[in-house]
Amino acid sequence: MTREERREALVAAALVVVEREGLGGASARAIVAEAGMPLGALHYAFASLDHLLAATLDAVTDQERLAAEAPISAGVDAGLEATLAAGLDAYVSLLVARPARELAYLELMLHASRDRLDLPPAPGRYERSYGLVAALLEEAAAATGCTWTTPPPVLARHTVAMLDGITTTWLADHDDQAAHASARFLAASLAARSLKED
Amino acid sequence: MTREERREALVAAALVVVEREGLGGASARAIVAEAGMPLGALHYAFASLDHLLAATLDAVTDQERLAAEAPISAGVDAGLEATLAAGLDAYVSLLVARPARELAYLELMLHASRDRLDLPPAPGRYERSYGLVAALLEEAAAATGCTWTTPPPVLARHTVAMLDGITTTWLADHDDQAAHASARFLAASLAARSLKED
DNA sequence: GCACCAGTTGGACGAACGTCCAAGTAGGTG
DNA sequence: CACCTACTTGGACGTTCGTCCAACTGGTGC
Repeated sequence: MTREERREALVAAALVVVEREGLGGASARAIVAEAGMPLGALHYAFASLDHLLAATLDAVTDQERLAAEAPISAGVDAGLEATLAAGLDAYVSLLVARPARELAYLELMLHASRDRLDLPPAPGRYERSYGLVAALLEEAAAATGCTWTTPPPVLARHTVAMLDGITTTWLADHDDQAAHASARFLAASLAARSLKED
Repeated sequence: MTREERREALVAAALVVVEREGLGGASARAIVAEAGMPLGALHYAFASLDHLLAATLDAVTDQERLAAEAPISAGVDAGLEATLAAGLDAYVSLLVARPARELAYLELMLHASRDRLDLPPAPGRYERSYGLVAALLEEAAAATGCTWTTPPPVLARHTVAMLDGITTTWLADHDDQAAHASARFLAASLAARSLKED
């Protein structure tokens, strides 16, 4: 097993542990046990536990929880707002069905953000999310014959923010209906920044 | 010193520690040291460390980080959207100036939410935030001669969600301008749910 | 077949953790 | 003054933590 394979396996195991037991339970021993590795393997693949957790955050950011939005399957007949609402609703449904994963993501993200509170911005980290969502927004507009009056990258950041907020809020109150309502509010607010082409 | 005073002092100390060192650094010893108390005082006032952290979350929810929105000082001449934007921008400015406090709040909230992942909703916890924001929305509408076309409590939850998301997103990318842009996006989206009275 | 080396392992180590409790203290009562 | 109650304390306990390292493994080159 190469070192890179070992790193990937540890990252996958770390994500499972954080999802199941929370960041507080993500100890070196718990993670290597999940990966079926001896304890020493961690410091052979990573300099420290914190390095592993940072790599785990990068991995989960990459594989993109927002990929759930991907199915922009509705066509021209549905309209832009309905198309957006369907995608955003899909994310909420995923959140309700598997909240531990979103919780794990947020825990990892907040943990990493503490180390850089006084540091300059690190644009690279969320850039990929914004780009992916921006592409989805453009795709949805194209599929419904609309154009954006605000640049998609700007709208993408608003979208990511609102989805994060929908997540934390649902985690606090477990109100499924309200979360879906917030998703539709976002869909309508985004659609207000578009024009129907003729 | 009564037990209640002791509890309050410990809660205040816990918040300071979480803000300074993060949830991971909020150990029993660190908190009692911050409070200037002996170690045993914690289990005299609280059943466990987790009970103290839960009480800390309740306290910070109560004292309401959203109180920063309070200054709805703009008048009729400014219009509803501008009034909302001013209040929301004030929150973003507070976030940028003192991110550790918002980070502490989110860490405490996520920590508490993990224990109730499989539990039924706990409406009480965020209810107060929603109510407070709803009152602010009504106040802003009244001050600018507008009426809401969507019930303020519903809009309030969307607002709290978006503010949470603006917070997590800024913590990830430290993009001040983008955070303010999201605040203005929210202000415009809310204002779209209002009518100017005549 | 022997030496060697990169890779791998599990136990050892000191520190820090949450919790508990026996001893100590202060203040009011007989 | 003696006593008792209620409160307060700091140390002790067993566990778990992250990290490190000496021993072990299987391979390859001589």
